Amino acid sequence: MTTELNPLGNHLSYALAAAHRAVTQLLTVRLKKQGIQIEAWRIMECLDAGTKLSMGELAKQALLNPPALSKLVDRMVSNGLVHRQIATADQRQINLLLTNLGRRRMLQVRQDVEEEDRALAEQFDTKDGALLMQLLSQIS
Amino acid sequence: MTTELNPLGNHLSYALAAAHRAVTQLLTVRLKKQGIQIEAWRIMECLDAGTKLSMGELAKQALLNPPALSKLVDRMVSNGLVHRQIATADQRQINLLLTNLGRRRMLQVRQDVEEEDRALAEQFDTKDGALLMQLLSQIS
DNA sequence: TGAATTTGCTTTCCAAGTCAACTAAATTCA
DNA sequence: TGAATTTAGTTGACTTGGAAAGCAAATTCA
Repeated sequence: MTTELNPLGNHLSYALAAAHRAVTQLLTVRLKKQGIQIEAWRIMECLDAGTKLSMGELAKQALLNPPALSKLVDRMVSNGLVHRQIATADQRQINLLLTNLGRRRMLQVRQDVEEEDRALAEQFDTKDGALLMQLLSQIS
Repeated sequence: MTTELNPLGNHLSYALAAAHRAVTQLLTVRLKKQGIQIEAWRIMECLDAGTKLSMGELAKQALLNPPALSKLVDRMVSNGLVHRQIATADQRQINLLLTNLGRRRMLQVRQDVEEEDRALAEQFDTKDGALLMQLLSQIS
């Protein structure tokens, strides 16, 4: 017998939202102590990976809509974490680059994120973390 | 060999955010045609379930912070979907009630959400949808 | 009892996000 | 070529969300 208190409990989309909210809240609190936003960290990780990314590509990878990315990048520029560079091939495109400060900050923040991710993975039996990840990445 | 293009791909928290974003976007588009917000639908489902809920309980179930709930409820009241009722036992508490219009609108929206949820479940092999849900609800 | 504290919800102020319009560069094709 | 279209990114007006303060009812306990 299933005693379902919350009428939303049957919806996969709700379970996803609830899990996302829980994880995001924890991570947000932790990164706030570093004075940084989750999305800003994502951007910095993407930039650190090497391949030059346009704003459009970056928006997809960092899970932001273009206007939100533009504005967040404005803030990051004024905090000295990144700077814009006009792409040579296509003058409309922007290549975003990490500053030295940005790289240092990213490495600090990465510690926190990985610790949080480890704590999250510990909520699962051995193989289940990987399984969850695999299932999640099947979506859309 | 794993060719990982996106440096964030190893993080469970990122996989969760990406999946959540994809699902939310689809659902948002669909509900926007009905002129309603996902959170408003959640609230209405909770209210329809019978047990009288305080704003605090509702906030938890609908995955909203109290101020966000207060404001959304303001809008829903002015759209005639719900109304506030001061609880008799504790005069500080609010019991939110669905109006008839609210109930009708909820039933319409429910169709859409369930259709969307069905489409989502179809992205998985038979048992995997339930498995994913089970894993997600283990979180926090 | 009644002062002090806690609890439930809302409000205020500000930061951040969305949609749609805009600018400018690149591409298409007549 | 050059006018028309498409693409990349940003901006502006508006809406929404969050943190912290505020208000009022309930509870605690001296």
